[in-house]
Amino acid sequence: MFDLKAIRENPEAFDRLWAKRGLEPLSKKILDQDKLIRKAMQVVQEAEAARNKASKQIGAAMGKGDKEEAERLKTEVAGAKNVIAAMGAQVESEKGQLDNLLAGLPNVPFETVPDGAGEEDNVELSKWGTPRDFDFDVKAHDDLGTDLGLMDFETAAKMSGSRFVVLRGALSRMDRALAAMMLDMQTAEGFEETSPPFLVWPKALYGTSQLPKFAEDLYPAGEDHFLIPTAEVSLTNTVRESILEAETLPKRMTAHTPCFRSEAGAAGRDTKGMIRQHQFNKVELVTICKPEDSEAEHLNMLRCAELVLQKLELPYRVVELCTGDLGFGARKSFDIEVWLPSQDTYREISSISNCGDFQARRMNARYKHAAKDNRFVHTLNGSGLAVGRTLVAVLENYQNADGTITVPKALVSYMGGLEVIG
RNA sequence: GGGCGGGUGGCAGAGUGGUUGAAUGCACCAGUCUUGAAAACUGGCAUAGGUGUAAGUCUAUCGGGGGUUCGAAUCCCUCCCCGCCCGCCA
Repeated sequence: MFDLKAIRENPEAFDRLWAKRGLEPLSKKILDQDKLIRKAMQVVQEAEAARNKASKQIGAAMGKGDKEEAERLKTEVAGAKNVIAAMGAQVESEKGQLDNLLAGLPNVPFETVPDGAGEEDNVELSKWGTPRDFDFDVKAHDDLGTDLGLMDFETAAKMSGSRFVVLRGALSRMDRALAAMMLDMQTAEGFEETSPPFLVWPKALYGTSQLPKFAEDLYPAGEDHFLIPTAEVSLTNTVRESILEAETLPKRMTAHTPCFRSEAGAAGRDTKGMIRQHQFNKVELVTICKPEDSEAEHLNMLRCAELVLQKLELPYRVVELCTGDLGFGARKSFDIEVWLPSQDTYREISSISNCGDFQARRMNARYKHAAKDNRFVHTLNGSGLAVGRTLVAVLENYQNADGTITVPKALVSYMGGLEVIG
């Protein structure tokens, strides 16, 4: 959500930044609507003031036993009430329209975010590690897993359909091992391990801005809840509707949860293998901080996510997302892409975003900046990392000619000492 | 899932239809006193929004939403949350 005052003071800046996302100029429309609302509100409030005043006088008149005067005042109030009802309804309707418009608008990117239409225009910031030279034909992770008998898409399809998998034995263990290692690393970096709900109300999803615009990407659960598409929703909403003490910031949280996504818009993409599933595990990082700290925290989260890939010795690169690839709630995002030999390319394994006060406004999450000065916090989220995709990367990068998988050194202790799978 | 009892300012806790945005206590801030501190005393102390250069003023808010009424923290409906009892259950 946006600060109408800020738009009022600087409409050109908002229009320019929305334009970076390919949106029409909207400030005028927003401000005209706002003006309309405030004007109508003034009329309502004046009528309300008249009603309140007359009502008090009625009380006084009744006290004195002056029934005539009371009756006269009642007719006065009736007139005011007509105005309140009529104009009030108009205000509600105009406000609703403005809210709908604003709720559907993406966050404004930082000025520095590179312009671009899509993924291909993202800007590479750094590279780490060197893709390994294979002296045999590399297999894709799903072939490796299927051949080992430890990754079973057919069985999953029988009970749940496509985009699900059954992992068995050492691969199931590896999924747990990776998550455990990530949690150990992130908690060592000061992120508090958290076990949040996996089912949330719509208002929580509204707060982190998956709703109202992206309902079709979500799985409803029962009458009132949705399955979380990412732990970002649960972790970020831990501070909703609250005023935090400044000294409790920054709050850094991490959680290992399943994530559920309908992948409605992804028909035909990554249909094979574990890259894009309806359900996957992820270790999430969320930071709640003061506005002046958010850029530093953003870099810190990037560093923490990178550490996992370095520890696993998986080659990766970091890109900054261009305006065309930037998520709805983000002002600036880094993606970490891991090397996948079977695809001969880097694929996203983590996305780390600074949302500024966008989500905080939608959640009403503030902190005490000074006495009588409560300000919105900044929220950031990122994967640290996507467990399923990390498993994919380990399988592909650590595969051997005979189809076995060498367990990364860092993971051996988490795998109960197992050094080779298969 | 059923029944009963609750939800009031940072906290505790009054208030059951008429100057109650809300008593009182604690906490907090400022001042007086004091060498300093404590105590005592005095004053201040919610949020959001409209309007105004400002002082100010107006509106809304006593879990959320809706209703009754000239007037609602107080009455009604509904949802949420907390507590207790019963049922069910990993």
